[in-house]
Amino acid sequence: MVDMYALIDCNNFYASCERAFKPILRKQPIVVLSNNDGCVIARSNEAKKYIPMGAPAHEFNAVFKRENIHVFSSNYALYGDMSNRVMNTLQNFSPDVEIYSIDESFLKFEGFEKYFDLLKYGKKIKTTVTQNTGIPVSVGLGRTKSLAKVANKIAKKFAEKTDGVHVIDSEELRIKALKWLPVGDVWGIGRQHAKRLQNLGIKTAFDFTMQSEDWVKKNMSIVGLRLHKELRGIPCLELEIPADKKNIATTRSFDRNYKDKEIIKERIKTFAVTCAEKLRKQKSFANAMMVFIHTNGFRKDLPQYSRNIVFQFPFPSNSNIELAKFSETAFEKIYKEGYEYKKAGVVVMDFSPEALQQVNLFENSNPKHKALMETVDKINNLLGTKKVKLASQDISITFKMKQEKLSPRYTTRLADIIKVKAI
DNA sequence: TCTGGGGTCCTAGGACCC
DNA sequence: TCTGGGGTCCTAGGACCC
Repeated sequence: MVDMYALIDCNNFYASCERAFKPILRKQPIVVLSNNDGCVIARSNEAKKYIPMGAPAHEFNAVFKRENIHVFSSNYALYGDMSNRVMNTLQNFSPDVEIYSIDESFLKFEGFEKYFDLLKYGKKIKTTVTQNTGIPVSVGLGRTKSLAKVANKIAKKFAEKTDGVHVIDSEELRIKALKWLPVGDVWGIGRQHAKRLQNLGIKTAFDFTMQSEDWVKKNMSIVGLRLHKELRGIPCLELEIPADKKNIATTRSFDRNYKDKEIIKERIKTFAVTCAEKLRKQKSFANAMMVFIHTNGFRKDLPQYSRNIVFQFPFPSNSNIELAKFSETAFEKIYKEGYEYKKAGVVVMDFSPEALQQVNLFENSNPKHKALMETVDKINNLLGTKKVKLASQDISITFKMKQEKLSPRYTTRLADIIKVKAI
């Protein structure tokens, strides 16, 4: 009995989310922009030939206009909710599901081939997800996660022929697939390795599998070796159980450059508060924090400055108040007058679970904060936005992201729900 | 004027200890 | 002229992912 893995991947996910509630956009070119409407992070198939991935939006305004491309600011409330709907649907097709990213899941099938035609089963998954959510998906199946990834690429690339579903279930199909796939497109082979491999004449995934294990181990570490085996049909990667995060970051580019120390300090403290909220969500306490600020690296005409600082807390904490205070202290140490800052961030790390908090003889997280933070979280959850802030998070300074093309939060905000009229 | 954000794992090398 | 050997822990940096 062999296990099979499936990779289900939403097609052009963010663009498809926007389209799901505006059917008029079907077949129309769509792009979705990053925070601050900075660059393109998702494109519908129709837009791909005009707009490269990561294109700076401001350089492509003329193209958007000329080609009638519909442009959206990113709407993560919508995408997150649509993702949940897709993933919930997938739970019905296997007891073993790994949510791999916002738009991808692995499913494991143990002994299914005895009872199911896997190609038919894959098609059933595809049509059910689309029916339930309006999101089109591609499905790839193989004996390992890496081969499922390869199959998925084929399903997507040759959608007309495969109908969006491809199964690699024989040696013949495996070799055919790997001979087709450029080595740089293999899951786990990035730009650096791809360049080196190509220089050595290793052009396809198949060429890669023909290298000796020793060579691969030596040049690409154990990670490369696992991949090498996986592509030959030997499973090395299991479905992963969701674990608590080990780092939590909140970082942003600003809508423009900022010189004023107080403004940047307020941003940093707000990032620290967001980190504290994320920490409480997974019931962790942080023991250390990294704070960084830097100027705009694209502006070669301006003086550049970039610095970060990592420091240990005197006691573990996930309190808004304490983390804001720590971040301020750190910021004071790295801020330098006279530069124009464009980006900053806070990363918390070195977590301990709430239950295991040690009692420090001298300094501890203020126990009163626990109840206070629970109340803050409750109110903010209820109201949907960050209504309760620290006094130092100056509400008079309005930091709006540039989001000129934001779609409604169709699924997560009552006021934005689509109204269906009975005729 | 305008160029994203958030993660993980692995390795090498230094510090430190016995 | 010689200057052990091994283990562990930590960190920085590199590579990758979406």
